[in-house]
Amino acid sequence: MGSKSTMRVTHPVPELPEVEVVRLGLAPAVTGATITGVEVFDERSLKRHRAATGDFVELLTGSTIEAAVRRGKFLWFPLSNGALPNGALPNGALSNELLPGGTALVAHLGMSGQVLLREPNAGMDHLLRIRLTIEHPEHGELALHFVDQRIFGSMAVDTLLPSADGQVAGYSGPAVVDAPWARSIPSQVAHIARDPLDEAFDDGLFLARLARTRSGIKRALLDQRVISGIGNIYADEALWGARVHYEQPAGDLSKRRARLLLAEVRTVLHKALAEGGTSFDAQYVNVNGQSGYFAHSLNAYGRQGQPCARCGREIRRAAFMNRSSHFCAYCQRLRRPRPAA
DNA sequence: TCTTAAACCTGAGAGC
DNA sequence: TGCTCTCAGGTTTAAG
Repeated sequence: MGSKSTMRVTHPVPELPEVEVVRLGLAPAVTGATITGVEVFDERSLKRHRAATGDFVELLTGSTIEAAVRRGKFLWFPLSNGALPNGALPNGALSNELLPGGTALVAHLGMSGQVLLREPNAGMDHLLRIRLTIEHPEHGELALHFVDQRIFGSMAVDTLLPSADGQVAGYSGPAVVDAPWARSIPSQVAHIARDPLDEAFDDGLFLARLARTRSGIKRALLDQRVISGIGNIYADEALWGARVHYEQPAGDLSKRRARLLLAEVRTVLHKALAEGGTSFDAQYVNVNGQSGYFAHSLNAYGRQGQPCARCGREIRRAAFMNRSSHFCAYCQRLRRPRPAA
């Protein structure tokens, strides 16, 4: 079994850099486009869509996409001028534009989701779950294919709420921060913390949250209510970079080391973003079906049995939260907290 | 309130 | 060749 697991090709999941690459690829093609057709091939990909909001297909058909927005690993597309089920909205309004916060198409890629831009008459992609046909004023007709092997991802139409801090809710590019939807967030994303690349991310708030957390630091990094956008790969990479053991109680980290770790998180995410995300195979690709290159830059994740790039000792893999942690047992040692002065 | 574990889910690779 | 087993992990929910 051990040899089996080390021989196996791992499948990276979409984390912040991969989702941002998808958002960047989609934004020019979908912004200003009208949804002319919606086909749902697997209802399980609508598991986050609440029936009370209305019928998924009817809510989307005829709507115009205002932008592509991201917070952490969540993507959403604010909508206007929606065609409404039976011509009515819950509050009796005549269009989505008249709803207080409006609505948005929310997408989460889960572990294996992809959003692919296709020609309108392209054939069915393998594992295609949802297909949107859009009409863009400049680019003409296009198709968005939501492909997902394990169906941990989903799409949903959700209502927009004002962001809790009144700031711009997510990243949608530098030029559209004053749009009506900019300070609104889908209700199902509202509990997700800002990601560390977000200008409104509050370092002090994050460090204070870590200081009062008793659980291990990796568990805290993976908790999207504490900091969003980090998954198993980049948690392992940032912890390796900061020389912190994954089970180190978060509250035991010194302020200095916690700041170092946050800086390392940002470094890893920026670098991965610059390299187009992490791909080992076709499980993660951009909207054109192309792979990223960050897998070549990994220092810990997936490198069990190989020498640590820093000290030369063997990278280890350990079971952690129904997944794996990859670390250098020499560089990343569990540290006892300093006794209180 | 905080922490932890379980459930969801399925294609693909390895072993026989 | 074909069957069986194992593996990957983000999010939500329930339980402690």
